[in-house]
Amino acid sequence: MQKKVTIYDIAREAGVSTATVTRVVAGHPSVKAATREKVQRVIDAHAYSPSASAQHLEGGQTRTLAMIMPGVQNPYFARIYATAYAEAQAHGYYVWLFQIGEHNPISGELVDELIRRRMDGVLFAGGIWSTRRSGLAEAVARFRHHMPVAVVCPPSMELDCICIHSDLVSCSRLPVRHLHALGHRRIAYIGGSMQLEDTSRRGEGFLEELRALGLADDPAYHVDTGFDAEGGERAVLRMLSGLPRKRWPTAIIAFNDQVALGAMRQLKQMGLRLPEDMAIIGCDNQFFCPYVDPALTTVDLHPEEMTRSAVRELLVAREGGAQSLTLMREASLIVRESCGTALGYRHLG
Amino acid sequence: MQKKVTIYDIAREAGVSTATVTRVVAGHPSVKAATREKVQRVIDAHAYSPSASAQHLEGGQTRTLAMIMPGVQNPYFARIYATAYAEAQAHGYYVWLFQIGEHNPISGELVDELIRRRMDGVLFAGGIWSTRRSGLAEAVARFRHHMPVAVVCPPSMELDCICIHSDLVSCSRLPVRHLHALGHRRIAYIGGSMQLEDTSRRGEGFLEELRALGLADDPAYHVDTGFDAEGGERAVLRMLSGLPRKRWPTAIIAFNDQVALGAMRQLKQMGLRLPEDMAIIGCDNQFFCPYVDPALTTVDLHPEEMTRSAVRELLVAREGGAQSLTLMREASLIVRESCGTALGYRHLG
DNA sequence: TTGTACGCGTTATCAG
DNA sequence: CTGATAACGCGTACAA
Repeated sequence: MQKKVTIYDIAREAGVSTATVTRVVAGHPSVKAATREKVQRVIDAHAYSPSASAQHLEGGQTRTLAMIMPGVQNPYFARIYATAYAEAQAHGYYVWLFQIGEHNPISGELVDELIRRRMDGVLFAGGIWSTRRSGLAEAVARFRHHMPVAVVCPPSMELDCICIHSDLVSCSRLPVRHLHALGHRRIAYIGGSMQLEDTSRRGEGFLEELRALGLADDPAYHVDTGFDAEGGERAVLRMLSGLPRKRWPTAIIAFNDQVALGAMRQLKQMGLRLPEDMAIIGCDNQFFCPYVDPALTTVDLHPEEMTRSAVRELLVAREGGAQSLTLMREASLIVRESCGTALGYRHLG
Repeated sequence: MQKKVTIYDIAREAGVSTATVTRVVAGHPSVKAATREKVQRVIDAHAYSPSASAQHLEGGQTRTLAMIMPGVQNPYFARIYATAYAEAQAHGYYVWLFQIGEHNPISGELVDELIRRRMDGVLFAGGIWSTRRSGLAEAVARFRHHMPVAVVCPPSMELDCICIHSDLVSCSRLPVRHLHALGHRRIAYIGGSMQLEDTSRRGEGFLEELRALGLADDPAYHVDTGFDAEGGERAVLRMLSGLPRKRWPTAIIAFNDQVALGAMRQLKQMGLRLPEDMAIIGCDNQFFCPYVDPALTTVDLHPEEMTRSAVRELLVAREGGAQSLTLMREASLIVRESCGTALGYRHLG
């Protein structure tokens, strides 16, 4: 590691002014070939590279978008990040990712830091459980003073920024209707968090849909045990062990595919056959869905599309476009094998 | 979005000097309470926040580590990134992630950019297939001129930096020995890339281990079809359809867990029972391993530990510690159900 | 306790 | 074609 070499060092050693060094670095045409070559040689010899901080100070942009999300270990968010990264790059921007975990509030320190670092925009991504996390609205308000803000999440609370929502109505309706059409009448919903203080919108939508179809919304059919595979295992164990066999649901809708994965394992361990004894539907259309046994029917929220829209709107907003707007993307049902492949009515006990 | 407000604006409006504003922002004690309050009010009113670029210019560090990797969509790398992020944060640093895809060379532009942005260190993470990617050695050399570099990867080529390697001997030996002990004699290796121009070290280690045990290393037992689940499906299809049934292997070692996932699906689709008709071992101990059917036996390279070491060594190097060293972490076999649960010899056809 | 003045590394403007 | 020089926003000696 060398000591810092500045444009002055280069200029002095090459016997030119700093202005000429800048011209050479920038590839400005009005430099005599001989001078250019001489300067370039000194630059190469010292591996000189201008400082982005100094350049930025002088009036440039950072060409950087900040992305705030729970974490990239969740494959759903990994897809969102990767999409944002690619889309931003296509426009000449970088994305800087900040992970805040699933339950922490957005710290004021992080907000400070991103403002200090003069990000060109902020993109927040969250699931149902995190859009109401404490501090979001305040953080958006503070950011908005300095840069445009976009949010990719389910509709949950009013946010004065670019909002790209997934449509929770179709997200709830699609799997319930699918199961109903296949003849299921006792449908359970597991995973997520239905606690009173943070009632899950997706859970609500699910209940509404059940009622609309005249089905029972037995509280015993709702178990909220979180967002991962282990939570899925616990949910099935807790739900079925508390119910006489004849009251068992015939189908389960899981909060997401990881929860479904855990549920399937537990169901098999209890000797149930899938999908004959229990149908199951996940959410997010993760890469492993086609590869589990049986292949998992799931809901796709189209996070990639939503993310691309968010990045684009953010960049448009930078150039004076709308700072505040709302877009909503419908969900799709991806039918595989976990509810039975036959699309007809089945005979259920 | 307001116009940029600088320390001068605050100073003027508060009727003090810029030095006093700095003192207030920094929480310096020697400021009269009345003055502090007056200045703070103006700061709040304008949502003033000092520019990190200007601060950095004045002599500070960026407190930022760059991380370069194929991409976070691969859950193996997502774990590495999340670990680095947490470890860096614990030391007061941020990590900025740069994705370069699985097959692209490291572009000189990216190297330029990170040097320009004055990162405090660079952490490169890659798999076997990417450590020899064109440009790595050159990139390391260029970075090393300006900042310390650490690499988390399998041992592959000599790199003059902080190298945290996984031990490929144990990575190959563990699964082969395990299968051999269970009585398997025809063992296949699928996935990855064994092409001549980029011979996979893990593939080599596997072959060496076979020979050491006096087993056949039939070329028909090696199919390189990439790194994802779909590649695993193709590998099984191609391998088994080209072989008479009695020459089929009795066990498969997959390049990674995703490949194993695809292989399992294809095997089931062909009517084979797992693990009775075919044993299978993956690699990386991904979150889904316990949840597939049968639960997947796999190899853990301990990427979290390696990453933590890399971050720590990077920070030590910044303070004058060793710029170049090599550490190697042994792998572990995680036994689950995909090779049969009984740990005894089996009778194989 | 507060203010002045300079340096940090770069680019842009204007003059030559 | 090239060179001086003034910003850019901030921290920090040093002086008051």
